[in-house]
Amino acid sequence: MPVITLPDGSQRAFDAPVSVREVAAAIGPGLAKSALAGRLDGRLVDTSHLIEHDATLAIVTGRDPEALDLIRHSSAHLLAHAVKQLYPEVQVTIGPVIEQGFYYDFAIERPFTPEDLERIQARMEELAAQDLPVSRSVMPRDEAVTFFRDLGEEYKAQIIADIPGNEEISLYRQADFIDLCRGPHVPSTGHLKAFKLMKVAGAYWRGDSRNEMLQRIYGTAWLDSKALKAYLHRLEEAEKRDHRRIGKALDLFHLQEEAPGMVFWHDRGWRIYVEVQNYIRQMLREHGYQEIHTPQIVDRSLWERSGHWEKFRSDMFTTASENRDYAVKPMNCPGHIQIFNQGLKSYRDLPLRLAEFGSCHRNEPSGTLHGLMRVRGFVQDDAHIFCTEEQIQAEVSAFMDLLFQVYTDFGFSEVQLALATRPDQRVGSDEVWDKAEKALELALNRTGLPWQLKPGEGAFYGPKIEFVLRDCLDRLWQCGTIQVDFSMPGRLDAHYIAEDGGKRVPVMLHRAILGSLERFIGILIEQYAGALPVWLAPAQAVVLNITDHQADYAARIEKSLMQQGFRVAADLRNEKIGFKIREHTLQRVPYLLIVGDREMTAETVAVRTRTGQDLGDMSLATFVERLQTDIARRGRTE
RNA sequence: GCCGGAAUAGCUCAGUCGGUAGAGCAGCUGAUUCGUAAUUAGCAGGUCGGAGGUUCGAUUCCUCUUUCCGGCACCA
Repeated sequence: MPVITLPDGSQRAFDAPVSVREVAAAIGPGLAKSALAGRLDGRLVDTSHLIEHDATLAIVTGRDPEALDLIRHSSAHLLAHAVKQLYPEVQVTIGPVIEQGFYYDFAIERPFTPEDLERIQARMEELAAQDLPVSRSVMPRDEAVTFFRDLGEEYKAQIIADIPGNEEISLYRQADFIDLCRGPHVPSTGHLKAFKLMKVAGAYWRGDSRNEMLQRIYGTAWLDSKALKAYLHRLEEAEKRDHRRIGKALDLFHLQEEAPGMVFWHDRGWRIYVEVQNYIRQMLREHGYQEIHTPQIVDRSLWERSGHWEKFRSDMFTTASENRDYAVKPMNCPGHIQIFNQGLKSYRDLPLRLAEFGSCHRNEPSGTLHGLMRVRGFVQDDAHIFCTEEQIQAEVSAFMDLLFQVYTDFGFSEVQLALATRPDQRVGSDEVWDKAEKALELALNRTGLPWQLKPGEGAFYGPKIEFVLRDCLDRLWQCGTIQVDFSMPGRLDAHYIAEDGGKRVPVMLHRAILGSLERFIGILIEQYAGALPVWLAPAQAVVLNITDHQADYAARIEKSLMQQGFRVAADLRNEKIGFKIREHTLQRVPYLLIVGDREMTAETVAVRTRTGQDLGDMSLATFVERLQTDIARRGRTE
C-alpha cells in the first residue's frame, strides 16, 4: 500500500494504488484543480499516473518551473488537434517545445495562409474552452505503427518504426485526436489559457534539405494572458533594437538591391567600424601578431591546391581575364600561407602569428542574407598562427584569454561556447583529429565556463571552438572561432626546419575574435540599442548653441575637442534648443554640450547626457577628463 | 537554395472592389534668435521594385523576375 512522501516531508498512506490527481485531491480540492502533472521520484508524470508503491511526489502546478514546458507541449497537441479537425487531409509529424513556445510540423499539399492561422487559433480556443480530458494509453510498437498507418498518418508511423521494437509506445488522446507522445501532458485542454499562433514557415522533414518540405506553425504559450501579453510586448521592444532599423535611423549603413549582402557604410557607421578595427589592431600588436595584407583576387590554381575550388566553388565569386580564371577570396588562409612560405622558416620563428583584416566574399545562399548578420562581403579580424604540435595548447589558451578580454571590453558577458568535432567528410587521420579535439577540449575546460559539444560540425580540415552571441530576438550568431588545421599547410607546401634539421609541416590555427566585423557591429548595435558607449559612438559629443550669439564660442569648443581627438560636431542651426536636444538625443549622442550666454561668459559648457541627465556646467577641461574616463573604460561595466 | 509573406514620396505608412495616388515626419523658401525631447507659414516631392500579359484603360488582376522580411537547410 503506497506511502506518499510530499515535498514538505509529510507522508500520506493510501490503502490502494492512487493517481497523482487523487493524492492532490486528498491534500485539497484547489490543488487537485490546478494540478498539471506530478513529479514522482524526480520524474514528471501525468496526473492520471497510478502510484502503486511508496514514492516521493510533488504536485506540479502553474507555479512550478516545469509548468511552462508542459503547457507548451500540450499546446502543440492542441494545435495539431485543431488542424486535423479543420484540414483532415493533413498529416501530423512532430510538435516539440522550443525556447519561447512550441511548433508543430504538418504535411500538407497546400501551404497554410495567414487566414488559416486565424481559423486554427479560433478552433484551438474552442477546444480549450471545452476542457477536453487528455488521456494516456500504451500500445506495443508494432501495433502502433499499424494503428497510425491505418489512420493515414505515414509520418507518425515512420517515427514510431524508428523506435526500438521492444519499447511500448505511449499515446495521448483528447476527444477525436490521438497522437504519439512521450508526455506528460496537462490533464485537460482547459488548462491551456494563453497561447497565440505566431507564424507559418517551411521546414524540411527530419531537418534534411533532401526531404520534402513540411509546413511548420509556430506558437507561443504562457500560464495566463498577462504573461502572454508581456511576452508579446517584450518582442515588440526587442524589434526596436533591430540593427537594421537602428542602422537606418542613425544613418550608419544601408544595403541595396544591386549589391545583395554587401554593405554601404555611411560616415557614421564607418566611424564605428574604424574604431573597432583600430582597437583590435592594437590588441593584436600587444599580443605578438604581425599584420599583413593579401590580394582579393587570386588565380584559380591556388584554390585548387587549397581544396576550396573543389569543395566551395559554387560559393565563391569568380572572374576571368586574359584566359585565366580567378576567384575572389572567400577566406584568407591560403594567402597567409603564401607569406609564410616566403623565405625558409625555422622552428625558432614559431609560433608565427599573421593577422589580416581580410576582406572576403562568399556567395551565400540568397535565403540566408540577414542585415549585417549574414552578408556576402565582409571583413574578418582574421589571423593564422603557424606553430608546432607542442605549441597548440598554449596558443589556444592564450587566444581564449585575449578573446575574453576583447569581449569584456565590448561589454559582452553572455557568450556561448561550443566545440565542433570531426564531420563525416574530412581530411586527415583519426589520430590527428583526436589530438586536435583534445587540445580544444582542454582549453575549453580551462575557462571553467559551460560549453556545448557539437559532434560532426567541425570544418573539413579540423575541429573548432565557436563563440556565439545572441541578437535582439535571441537568434544565435557565431562570432569568434579557433580552428586547428593539420591539413592546409601541407597542401600548400608550408614547412619549417626543425631543431634536428628535418623539414616539418607546421600546424595552422585559424582564429577570429569578432569574426565578421559586419556581424559583430550588428550585434553591438542591438546590444546597446544604438546607444553605443562613448569609445565607439560615431559622435561623442555635439555642441549646441542657444542663439546665433554663441555660434563662435560653440565652434571654438568643437574645434578644440576635435583637435584633442574626439568625435564631435557643432549644431549651429537656427532652431530652438529643445528641438536640437531632441534630435541629438534620438541620434544617441552621449553628450550634448549646451552653450548660451551664461556658459560663454563663464567659459563653460552645460552638459546633458542622452539619457536626459543634466550634469550641470563644467569647464571644457573637466568635460574632457570625463570623456577620457569613459573612453578608457570602453564597454566594461565594472 | 526551399516554403510563405511583402515591395506605394528621403523615412514611417494609408489607399485604389481596374479610371495613373494621400498623410505625418524629413526636404526647400520665408518669418522667428528662442535655456534642456518637436516654433511657424508656404512650397515642392511619386514611371506605386523591374519585365511581360489581360483590358478601351493596370499601381490595382495574371505570369515571370529582383530584392527584402520570417522560418528551414546551409554557414569552409
